[in-house]
Amino acid sequence: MTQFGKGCHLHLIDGSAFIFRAYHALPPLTRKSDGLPIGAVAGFCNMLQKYVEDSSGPEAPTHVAVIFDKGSHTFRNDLYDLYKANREAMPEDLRPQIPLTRRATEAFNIACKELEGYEADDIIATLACQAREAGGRVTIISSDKDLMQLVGDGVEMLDAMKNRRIDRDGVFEKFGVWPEQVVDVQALAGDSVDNVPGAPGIGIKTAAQLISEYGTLEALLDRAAEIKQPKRRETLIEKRAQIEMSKRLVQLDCATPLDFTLDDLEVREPDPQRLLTFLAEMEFRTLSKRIADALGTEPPVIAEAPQAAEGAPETAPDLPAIDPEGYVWVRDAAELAAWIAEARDLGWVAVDTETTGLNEMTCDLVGVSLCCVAGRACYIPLGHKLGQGGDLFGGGDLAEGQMPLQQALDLLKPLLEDPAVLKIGQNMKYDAKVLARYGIAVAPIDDTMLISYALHAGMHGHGMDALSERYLSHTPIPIKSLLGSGKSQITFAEVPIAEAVKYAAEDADITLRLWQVLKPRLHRAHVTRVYEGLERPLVPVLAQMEMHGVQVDRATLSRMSGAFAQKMAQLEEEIHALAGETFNVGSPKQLGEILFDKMGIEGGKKGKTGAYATGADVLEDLATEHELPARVLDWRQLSKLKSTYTDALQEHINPETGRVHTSYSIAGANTGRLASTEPNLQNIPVRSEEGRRIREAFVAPEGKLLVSLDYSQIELRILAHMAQIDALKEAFRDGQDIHAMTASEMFGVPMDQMTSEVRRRAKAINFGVIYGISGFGLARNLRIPRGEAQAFIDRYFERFPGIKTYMDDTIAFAKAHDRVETLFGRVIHTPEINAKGPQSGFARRAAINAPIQGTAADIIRRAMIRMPEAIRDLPAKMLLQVHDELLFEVEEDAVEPLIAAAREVMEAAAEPVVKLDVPLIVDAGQGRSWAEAH
DNA sequence: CTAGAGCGCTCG
DNA sequence: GTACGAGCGCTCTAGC
Repeated sequence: MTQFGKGCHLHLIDGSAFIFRAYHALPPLTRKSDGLPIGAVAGFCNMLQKYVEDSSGPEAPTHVAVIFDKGSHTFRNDLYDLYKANREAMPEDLRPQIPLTRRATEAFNIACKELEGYEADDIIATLACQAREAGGRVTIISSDKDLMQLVGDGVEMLDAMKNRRIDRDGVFEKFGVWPEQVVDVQALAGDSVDNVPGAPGIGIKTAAQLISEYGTLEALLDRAAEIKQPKRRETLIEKRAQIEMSKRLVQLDCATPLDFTLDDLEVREPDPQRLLTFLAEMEFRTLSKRIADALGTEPPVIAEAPQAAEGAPETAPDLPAIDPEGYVWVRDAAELAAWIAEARDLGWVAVDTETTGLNEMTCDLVGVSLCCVAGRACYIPLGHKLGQGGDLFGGGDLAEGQMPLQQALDLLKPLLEDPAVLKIGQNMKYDAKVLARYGIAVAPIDDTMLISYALHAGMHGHGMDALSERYLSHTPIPIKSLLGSGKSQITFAEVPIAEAVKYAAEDADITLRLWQVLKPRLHRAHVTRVYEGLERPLVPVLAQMEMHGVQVDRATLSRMSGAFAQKMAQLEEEIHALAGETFNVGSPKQLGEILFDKMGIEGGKKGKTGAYATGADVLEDLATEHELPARVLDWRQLSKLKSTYTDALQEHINPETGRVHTSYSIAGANTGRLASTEPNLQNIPVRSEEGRRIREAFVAPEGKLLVSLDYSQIELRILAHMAQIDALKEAFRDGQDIHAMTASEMFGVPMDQMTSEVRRRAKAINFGVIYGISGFGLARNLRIPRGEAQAFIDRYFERFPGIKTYMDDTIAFAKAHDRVETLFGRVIHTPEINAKGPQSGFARRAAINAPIQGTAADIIRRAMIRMPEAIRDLPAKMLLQVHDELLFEVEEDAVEPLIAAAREVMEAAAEPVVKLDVPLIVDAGQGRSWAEAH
């Protein structure tokens, strides 16, 4: 080994610049076998190979290293917290490639260096200074102008793409000043990319002119009073501190604490075996061949990976078995720090939280599990309690097995908020909400549940247990085996930590494996844009809405509940009297027996369980002849309102916030709709007068109002567009009454002579079409003979032939592909479409409905995702979504601007991806309560 | 005693 | 035997 010194030549390659250049130069290539994005890695390897080939001969380096950035926080952020605050987030498909470029560098047997908290530029500066002092030559391979300050005294830059060397004269040519003055020029001019402020109003040109005139920045600032231009003079005097700070930001650090020396960077011969193995793993066929030729060996054989059939069960290849015994119990800060470092290194980590309950708003954090590499996962217990006998830790002490909560949060927060580390979870909205209550804003995220949903909506469920069975052939430890069930159920805090480690860490391990299996499939299934544009961005939006909650007035509900109870008791007495005996009015079974057996009413029909049907439609028919069923209908309405709304809703008022916090499931409905649970706030009564009064309990706090905006006839508009029905499209463009227009067209009744009955029928048909109309269904809905209903449908198809075509085409597509799609590319699988028997009828109607309902769902999702930014400056909060309606809480004097801003977003939500042939119209209302606003 | 199916009703 | 998509409260029963 030669000591670095005179005669030595050091090459320093700016690795990050290579990566970005490679990424932007190539199309988004993916690895064939699994869809892993590898475009940047391919470009990076190409550039390295070209570098190796070009750097032989007399100018060959004796020492070389590729230098990378590491960590998002550097000493510059301590100087100025907005440093690089403008930079855009790393592209989604680039992040997983960063660690691969490190591996590529090592495969080429080139030293690969980085240092936590330092930019590559600082390491390059330090090495260049060291090499210069040792009397050697240095070539910096980069085109970054920030590095030009280092040029001179044997240090040169090389722009690898243009193959142009830059020496002192080159720098002067570019900047108009010498390298040692470059920092001063940059400090004055600032840099918008890195968000270096500089002196406002002074650009590169002026800065160079000033520096060459005064020599140095310090001289210029000291003599600023001499400047003739008044504006410039004032800026230099007033912004002196800002300019001096800018200088410290652009000045490279030549004394970074490196744990290696120049001698460690001596050029090494590549190891052909190692390099070619890596290239084969990346499945670079052309590059492998080229490099094998250059090395004088045979290229590796890369199997043509057969494209796995989409939807076929596919297990993760070559992963270690899932073994809960092998997981790690993290007990102290040092151990946790090691896991965090690994996550930082890789750029991703699977995260799972354990809590005392299922309600994110009220539960407590009990522990966190992490997993970066399949098979290696840990659990950090934080809130476990001692069990009876204090034997949770095999006789150990709680403090020895569990680190303090705040200490762990302080360590985890920077990781979980690090924009350079992807946090992977299963149903991340849950974990994000829990962590938000502990002051951690988790981002960026990936969610295996949502990936599965984007891929396979309609095909199967997306819970972790189901996904684990399906894709990993593994049954996770059932939570019940830890918590028990029923009234002897315990919380996770009471689970012995040794058991908790197995369960919790396994969840993180499984999540990571699912991510590795499912994420690459997004590209293959062409749903990356759906996932990244319609599913994932909704997580933070919904989390915010849910955490904010809606104010519900307990007293109003309580008063109504009392009134309902009184009326119900009265009705119950009447019903019992009419029946001649007491029975449970709430039991359909007992009611059926009273009506059809005891009272002998004709027409009782038994269902498959042998019980009489006593649904509202049946009772309504009977009510014309009999008193009892009429009273039961009244009783049922009150019973429903009382139990589901006035009573149950009160239980959901959060004692801390005094508000109701629903939870939206993003992957609940197959069509892309959201589903609201615990409580369901998407089915609060509105159709009946009595029911609507429930909405009087949904109120705005003092000084605020509720504002409701809803899409008018959005599904029919989408139908008009998708099925290309000119008459409907025109009617919507002209703002006509769409049902009346349909009736007029079908029955030949002029619009000005339209009766409500004719309009009602047309309306039923319009909705029927959206639901995949059938003669039977329409007949039942309109209570007309089936033949008559069929005649209406025939007439409808005749007047609007596009509808029939749309329906037939949709069915044909579904039969051919087992799926249908929305206008935005959302895929809804229809596995039963080719089945025999009655289920094919269900599947056919669902297939007709799904693109329409799903497109409407996509549109309001897009509006919701854009909404926070659009109303950012208004004192308003988005609270609820009810499929085609958004409910806001707004300060009284901001109602009009809120309506204007929200309406604009909603009406333009389809654009620019889809240009609808019909306008989207949004109606708005406002009031103290939801009853008034709707 | 508990879990789950079935019924019925609420919404878009 | 049938309108599409959801969630939830109540009753009743099967099974521990």
